[in-house]
Formats: sequence, C-alpha cells, structure tokens
Amino acid sequence: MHATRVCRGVCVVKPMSHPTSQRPESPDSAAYSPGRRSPQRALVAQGAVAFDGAFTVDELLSCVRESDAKIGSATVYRAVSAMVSHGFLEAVGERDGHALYLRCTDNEHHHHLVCTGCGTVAHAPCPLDDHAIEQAAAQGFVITRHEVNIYGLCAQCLRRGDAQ
Amino acid sequence: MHATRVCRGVCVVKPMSHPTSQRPESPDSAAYSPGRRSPQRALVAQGAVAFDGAFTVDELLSCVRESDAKIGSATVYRAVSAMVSHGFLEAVGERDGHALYLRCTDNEHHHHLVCTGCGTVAHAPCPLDDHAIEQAAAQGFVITRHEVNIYGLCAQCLRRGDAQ
DNA sequence: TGCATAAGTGAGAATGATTCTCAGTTGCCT
DNA sequence: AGGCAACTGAGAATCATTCTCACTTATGCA
Ligand SMILES: [Zn+2]
Ligand SMILES: [Zn+2]
Ligand SMILES: [Zn+2]
Ligand SMILES: [Zn+2]
Repeated sequence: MHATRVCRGVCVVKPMSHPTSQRPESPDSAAYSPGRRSPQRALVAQGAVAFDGAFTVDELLSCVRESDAKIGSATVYRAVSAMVSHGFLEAVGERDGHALYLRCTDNEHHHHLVCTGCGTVAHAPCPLDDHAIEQAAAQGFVITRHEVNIYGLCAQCLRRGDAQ
Repeated sequence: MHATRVCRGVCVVKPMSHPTSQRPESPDSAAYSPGRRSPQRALVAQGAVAFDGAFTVDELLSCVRESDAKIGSATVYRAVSAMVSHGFLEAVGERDGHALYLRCTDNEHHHHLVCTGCGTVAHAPCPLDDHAIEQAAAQGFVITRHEVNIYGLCAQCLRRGDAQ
C-alpha cells in the first residue's frame, strides 16, 4: 500500500555500548524536550531527525529499535508527546488511524502538505491571517487553536503512479 | 467541563408507534444518505439536524435514544458514516478523543470554527485558493485532500468565562 | 401482490492505537 | 554521597470505533 518508510542512515546510530558510560550526546539532545536527559529520549530525537518527512510512532519505534532493541513503545510515545508539547515535533494529521509527526526546523508558523505515498512534506502558509481572525471576531469568536492538514502526492509518487 | 450539549426539542420526535405502519417520513429523509430508507436512519438524520452545532456520535446517540431507546450504537456509527460520505454531514475535528460532526446546509465549500465550550459553529473560508494550489504544484505536489479545523470560544462562552 | 435479494439492524465481540500502572532505574541538584 | 522526582519497560487497561453474524426488512421486479 505505502512505500516502506525508512529513516536515513543517520538513524541507525552507533548503538550505545553501555548504559552509564559513553552515552551519545546528540547535538540537539538539549533542545528536543524539557525535563531530564535520558539515552532513550536522545535516540528518539535522533530517529525523528533522521526521517525525511512525516512518520508514525510505529515507524519511529522500529527505527529506534535498530539502535536499542529493547526500548519500550510507551517510552517512545512519551518522548513524542514531550517533543510535541515542547515544539520539537509537530502533529501533521494521520494515516490509516496512526497519527503522523514531523520534525520541521522552520520556526515561523506554517502548515504542511504530506504525501500520502511516501510521507514527503511540503510547506503551506497558514490560512489564519488577520482577515480570518477578524472575520471570526465578527461572528463573536476568539480562535484558540487550529489544525490544517493537507494531503497529496509528491512528484515522485505521481510519476510512480501510486494510488491515493 | 463542557456545557451539556442537547439537541433541540425537534430531536425528541414522536416515537414511532410501530415498525411497519405510520413511519415518520422526515422531510429530508430522502437526502440524508444513499441506499435504503430505514426508520433508524431517519431518526439519526433528524437528530443531526436538531443540533445547533457540532456534536459527537455519543451525543447524537443519546439524542436519538430519546426517540428509539433501543437503537444500537453501531447503527448510529454506520448512519453517520453514510451521511458523511454522502455529504449530509461533515467531520469538524474532535473533542476529547471523540470525533465531531456537523450538519451544514451551506453547500459551497468552506470550513468551520467550533466553540470548544458549547459546540456552536462559525464559518471560515477555505485556505486552498488557486495560489495555494499553484504553490503546492511548484513543489511538485498535487493536493488530494485537506482538513481545516479551527477551535475557539463563542461570545456566549467567553462571557461565561468557560476555560480552554 | 408476492419473492428474491441485498442492505440495514442490533448485540456483543474484536480491534488497536494510545495511555496507564507499578516496580524498578537513574539523572540531577544540594 | 544522598534524596527524590523524572524516566523506563512490561504488561494491563482504555475505549472509540469497527466487525461478525444471525436476523429483519426495504425495494425492485415478475
Ligand atoms: Zn511521495
Ligand atoms: Zn496556522
Ligand atoms: Zn460556545
Ligand atoms: Zn477547504
């Protein structure tokens, strides 16, 4: 159905030799999440960065398992939650009932267009400009939150003729 | 947490006296869904219409149960699915893990702004204008689907000071 | 009108992503 | 070094939604 989504080589990081000694200090290990620094969270962050585009928690899990075979799925869910609430990851819709996440380094607010074939992502501007906000205000509303999820097919998948 | 969401009086329709005879022929019973006409689907359609704004399947279910106490939840789920794919209902995001639906009679494409306090809905224009589509095309993408869910608070809920 | 047939129904089981529990670990601060 | 709260992992639990299956029942056609 979908092309197998693999994270790039970077993902398969040098497996940590031992718990306490010689822990891989990822360059952004400080930024990915608040709270304590753990090797598991560092691996999850590295895995997320290694994906080209959108990924599910399952995909991230199996990617991370290549480095730490016995990491628990709950740990990855927890790490993803923390990263999302810290802004290191963004939720970008879902695929087949699995939530999609994305690491995007562009820090001005915008949205994403996800290829349903391969997970590749393109940027899309936010529709909530001043005009939209005023229009909402004219109807008595104050906007607190919004989701814009756009799906499509990238050039490659179009060429390959992947359906849907 | 949330104000109790009730459908208006219309919702509590005259309970059908008996299966085969004297079935309530709702005015739009023909339009709500493709396929066969059943009293259950008519009730579900009437219930949906009776809501002012967005509602969850649970809310719709308990509304419909006031007319037919023993309607199955699967039946309501099925009816909602059929109505969504027929365009009679629209999905407008979620609340606490429950999908939100809405009956909107405005048939030109647009999106919705849902009050998280009471479910009241306002209209919002679609952000996917020609420019956005061209911009996607410039990145090699063809858009196939999109979701725009906006959440906020309506004037009434703001006045009442409902949080979130 | 009377049948055939496929669509709809309902009770309950199943699904399955995500969250929770709980008994260990282990960063991190003093 | 010690204390403790945050983190982990295994597995159980949650819980909205879907599926199964054995009936019903619209609906089109003869
Ligand atoms: Zn693609
Ligand atoms: Zn935005
Ligand atoms: Zn409101
Ligand atoms: Zn739109």
